[in-house]
Amino acid sequence: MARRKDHSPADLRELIREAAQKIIKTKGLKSLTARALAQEVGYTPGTIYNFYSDMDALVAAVNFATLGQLQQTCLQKIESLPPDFSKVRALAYAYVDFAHENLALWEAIFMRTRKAGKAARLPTLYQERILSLFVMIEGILKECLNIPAPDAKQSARLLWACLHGIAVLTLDGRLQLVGIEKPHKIIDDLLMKYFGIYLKSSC
Amino acid sequence: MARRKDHSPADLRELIREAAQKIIKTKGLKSLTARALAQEVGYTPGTIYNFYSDMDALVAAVNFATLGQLQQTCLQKIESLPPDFSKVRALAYAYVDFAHENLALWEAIFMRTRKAGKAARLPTLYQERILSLFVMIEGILKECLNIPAPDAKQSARLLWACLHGIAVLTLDGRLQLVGIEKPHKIIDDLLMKYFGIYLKSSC
DNA sequence: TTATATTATTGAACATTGTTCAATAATATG
DNA sequence: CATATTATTGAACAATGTTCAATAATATAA
Repeated sequence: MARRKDHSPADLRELIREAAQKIIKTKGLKSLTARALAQEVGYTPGTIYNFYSDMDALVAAVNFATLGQLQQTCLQKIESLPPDFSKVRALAYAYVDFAHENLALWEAIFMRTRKAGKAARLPTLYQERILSLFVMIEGILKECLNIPAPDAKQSARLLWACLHGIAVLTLDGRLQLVGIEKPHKIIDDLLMKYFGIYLKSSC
Repeated sequence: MARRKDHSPADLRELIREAAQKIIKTKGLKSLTARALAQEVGYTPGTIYNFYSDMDALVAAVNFATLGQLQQTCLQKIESLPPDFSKVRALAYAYVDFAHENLALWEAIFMRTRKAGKAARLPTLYQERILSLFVMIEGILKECLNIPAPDAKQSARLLWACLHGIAVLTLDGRLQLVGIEKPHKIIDDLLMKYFGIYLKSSC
């Protein structure tokens, strides 16, 4: 097998994805161009298309990685906490904090870039990773609250949706002007009212 | 004043914005190109730049109009309702329904398109329109619930954030797979738990 | 009416983008 | 050493946003 640089195909594929992620994180999704990316990894635009069918596929790969990092970060921040309400709160904080610290990457996940015609089927692995995120949240809820199993599933999704909305309104420059409180305070309000009825007696 | 077609400058400016809105709504933001838009209004690309400094400014104008339509639609759907919990619920439904029926337009509002360097200060009018939306929600909450004024302000923003998050998760094709309930059902759950303590005795 | 000034509109031009693909250079294999 | 294999290139194309001197249509004045 021929190589100019010493990278196995798998390594180079990873290298390209990492470089793309770095560009998005530091300069925004709009700055991720085939040529800029090629320069960053020390190859030429054509090479990228040997590993990703088009730029959308590359962004999808970045998003997949970002989702994994999000879940890792969340798990790490709550693993040592006692199984009560504070752990749920820490999880919520972790999500919004991640969005804040990785703004452009997080936005890329929810950015719909495809043209009208193009289908947007998600690969199975991607679906599974999202599902895994919800399963994690569901698990935390069941572990930390007096919540029936069916409620936990529904609440996990609702909680994530609300956190997402809060992140958008508090982080997006366009809406920060609406006089919203700091994210953590608003999250406290939501959690106390929404999960109040499930609080364990120990709290 | 010379004109080829019989449109006053103000009319033409409006015409361009409407055509842009139509393109976004029917074919998506990615399909809004200077040339396609020019063709739609029967002019040439150059003309557009006599009315909008660049395509981003045009999209901002479209978003401004969309926000106005959103508020109008919401007001219309709740004006004849009695001032109780059902009115709050109708307002919530109206928001998510609007997002559903005007998906691409609604997404354009929250799409961050500016490049890294470009500043993104919002025009005062735009800010006021967003503020007006929150004032409306706040008013409905105070009118329909037993809620203290400070709580109403905070809750109006939180409610909108949560609704936004729910809309994203239920409408975006990428996440529909997460097994979430129909939006209206999930909204009921949120409202009942979050606003339960504020319910008027009549309910 | 005719001539001049004004201005709305054009369309060609440029830089930048995604994407393709025959040509090429580097390595592996016989 | 010769040949096959394949990773990599870089030139090319179409489409995009954007600019701006040239132009055509109208208003104004003589």
